[in-house]
Amino acid sequence: MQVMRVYNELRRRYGQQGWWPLYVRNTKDANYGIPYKDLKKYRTPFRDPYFEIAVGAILTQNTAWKNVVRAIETLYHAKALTPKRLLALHPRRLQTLIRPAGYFRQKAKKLRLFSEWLAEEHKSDILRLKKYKMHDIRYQLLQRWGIGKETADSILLYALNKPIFVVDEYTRRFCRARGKAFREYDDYRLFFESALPRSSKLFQEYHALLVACGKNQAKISKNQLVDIRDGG
DNA sequence: TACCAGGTCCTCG
DNA sequence: CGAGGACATGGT
Repeated sequence: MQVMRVYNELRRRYGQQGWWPLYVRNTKDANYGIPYKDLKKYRTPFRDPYFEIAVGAILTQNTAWKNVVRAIETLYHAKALTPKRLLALHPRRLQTLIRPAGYFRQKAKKLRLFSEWLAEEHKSDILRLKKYKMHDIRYQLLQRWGIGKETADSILLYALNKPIFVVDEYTRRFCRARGKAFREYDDYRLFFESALPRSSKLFQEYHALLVACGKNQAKISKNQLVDIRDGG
């Protein structure tokens, strides 16, 4: 599997993805295509776009993104998209706000623990993490309850702009379908990282394209089932 | 109506 | 270790 060539095909087929999608008021869907260095324009006392990305990464665990957008929207209107503001919410209130994203008790706890950690260890500013080496940050993130490898790597790649390749279920399926199966998460990750130039922009776009492709494949196979049933 | 969605943690053998 | 289950909502 020629990893860079596959990228070019995906890019041609699905177009620019522009992850990570931020929530933007007055739009029904999340907004895509904001360059990383422009994220700071979206900072307000009630909203930290970098923190918002981490929140989205936690909320989207085994959950359709559409449901996550609803939850982030309510957090946005509650002016709770910073660690301090989120911690100011009563835990039950937080549960209510993120309910549409599913697993709302678990995820409310995850968000609180993560925010408490930022508050206590990093002055409530997720960007303070950047002064550490990438793999030291990764190790620290993985110590948080509720943050596993995919979530940690999503935070590193999209909130902190660090060149680490995010592996999800779509990525595994994509590889398996092409005869590239591994056992460990990190084996998939290293497979991509070692085959590509070490660029966060490239990794961001590649992962987004794999998700776009995976969703599209799921749609296709569903339609085929319908066709078979209708035809037979 | 089941099954799925950009996982993670816990328990048990 | 590794399999199996719990966690929860909304779309199809």
